Amino acid sequence: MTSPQAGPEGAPALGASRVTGTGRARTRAVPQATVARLAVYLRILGELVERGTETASSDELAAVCGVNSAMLRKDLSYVGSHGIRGVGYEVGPLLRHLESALGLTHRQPVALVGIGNLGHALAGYGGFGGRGFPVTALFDVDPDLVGIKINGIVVEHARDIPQTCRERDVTIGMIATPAPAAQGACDLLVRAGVSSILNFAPVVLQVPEQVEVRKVDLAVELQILAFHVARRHLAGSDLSGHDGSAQHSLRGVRPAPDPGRDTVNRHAVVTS
Amino acid sequence: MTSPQAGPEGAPALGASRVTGTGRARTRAVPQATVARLAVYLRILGELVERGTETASSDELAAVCGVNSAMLRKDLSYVGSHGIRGVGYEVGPLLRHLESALGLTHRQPVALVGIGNLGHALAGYGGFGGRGFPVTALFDVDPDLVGIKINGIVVEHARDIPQTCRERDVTIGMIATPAPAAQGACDLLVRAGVSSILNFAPVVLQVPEQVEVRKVDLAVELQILAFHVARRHLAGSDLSGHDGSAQHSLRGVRPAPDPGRDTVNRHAVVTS
DNA sequence: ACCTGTGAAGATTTTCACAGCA
DNA sequence: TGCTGTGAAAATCTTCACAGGT
Repeated sequence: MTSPQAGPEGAPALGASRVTGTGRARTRAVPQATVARLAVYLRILGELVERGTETASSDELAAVCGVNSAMLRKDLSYVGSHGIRGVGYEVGPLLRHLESALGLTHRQPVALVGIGNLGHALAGYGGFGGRGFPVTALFDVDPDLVGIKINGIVVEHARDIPQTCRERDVTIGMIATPAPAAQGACDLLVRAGVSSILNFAPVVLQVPEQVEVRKVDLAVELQILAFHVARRHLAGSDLSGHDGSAQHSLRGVRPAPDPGRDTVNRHAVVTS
Repeated sequence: MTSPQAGPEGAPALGASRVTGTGRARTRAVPQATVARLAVYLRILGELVERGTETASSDELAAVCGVNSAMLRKDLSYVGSHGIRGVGYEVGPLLRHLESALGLTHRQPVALVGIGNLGHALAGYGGFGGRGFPVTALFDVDPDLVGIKINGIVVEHARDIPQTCRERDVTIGMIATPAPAAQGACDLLVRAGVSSILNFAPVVLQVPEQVEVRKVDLAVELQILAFHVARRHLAGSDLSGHDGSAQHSLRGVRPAPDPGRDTVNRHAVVTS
């Protein structure tokens, strides 16, 4: 599985449409792989807007996003065609169109359970709010943590998850607890009515089917990479010192290398 | 894309085999999606071993891993069949077999570039070493960070990446820098001979084709979940309070709910 | 009787390649 | 002439369903 760049994958469908596969189909099916890529296109478009770029062809966008241009066009076609033949796409309008297609028109309050090592980093990262996902509630069970403030948010006891999440209209939950506590945290979030969960704990969560869970497992990512390392060893040593990327253009944005093989996962937002 | 549980995806092939898709095929192709799932099976098997479980059928394992039993059997068949008809799989031997199939027989020293918010959390997380991925080198460009120690490892200046990584036989690099610095960090890692990179920065990295990059982009994950939330809204309100998971068995390990739709990404290892 | 290993069928996803509009 | 939008072909990945051991 390699698309833009390997990572997690899968995703639901959009608008009144449905995602290919699960559930009864109705309007139009948007492949899950497509939804994941649309999120990537969205970010790239945002960067282009900041750069002042007004239009871009599918070839240019695809190069920057690391995908095949035909795939990018097909992906965009699932949410309606807005390109101009012979010209390309208008960056700004396309950006807004994708935002509404992906349901990013409203802010989605996020709750974070587990304020340990990673949880602290996630809570302290300011990038979520800027992207429409304000971290609105923090939970843990450690008495030393309950009560402290991080970025202005008070850490509450996990037992208050149901009530607090409902009060603050939390729609997305993130679990960064130790593995043994993850299912319990998940159950509480579900009871709070949260239907989308991003799970960082190395556990396969049990949830009712209407709940969507996405998992980020760093150990698994490393193992996949380790497999790659092992495979290269068997293949024979490499040759060059490296750097074979051909500078491309589009106002300084470097194009992506080979499209990929995997299907969905993408980049990270928690930077330094 | 939903398999065990949605997340990033894609992965290379194993042993003398190759991954479906990219490259010239030789021995046998192991689907990238399969490699990602094998890593999950591996973790679950480890848990079962700790529990003292000696054998498990594909149905039991599949339930715990959140996949279809036929898929689990087929996945295992790609690395050689070691099950016992009428009985199931011997947990211990299968675990060891998968470890060698995934190339996890050696430790893979990891280098981390970017000791900011997330980087600190990753550097402080002790779970990597236990899983065979000791964080062996830390880098940043901030004078206030260079020189400090985290878990016994001294943070070095990023300019030393090539030399230090070679000295310590780093095979995997993790990038947790701010987006603008990611490509530079990547170039240095590549120059150091690192062929596998886990990228947390929201950028599509440009790398020579022999380098494998996996991306973890939290913003994209949240957007995918947001899409799910939006879709549910259009569909109609939910009904129950929740918790529809049917307790299953296999010594306390709860089975997984509906298999998924996405294809690759998986769980996280950085817990509280 | 139970459970694995798999060919074959079915679903999805990706890539081709080209008609058609600007 | 350039580039989008897409039907159709190709490639992948999943699920079926059953032959074959134990």
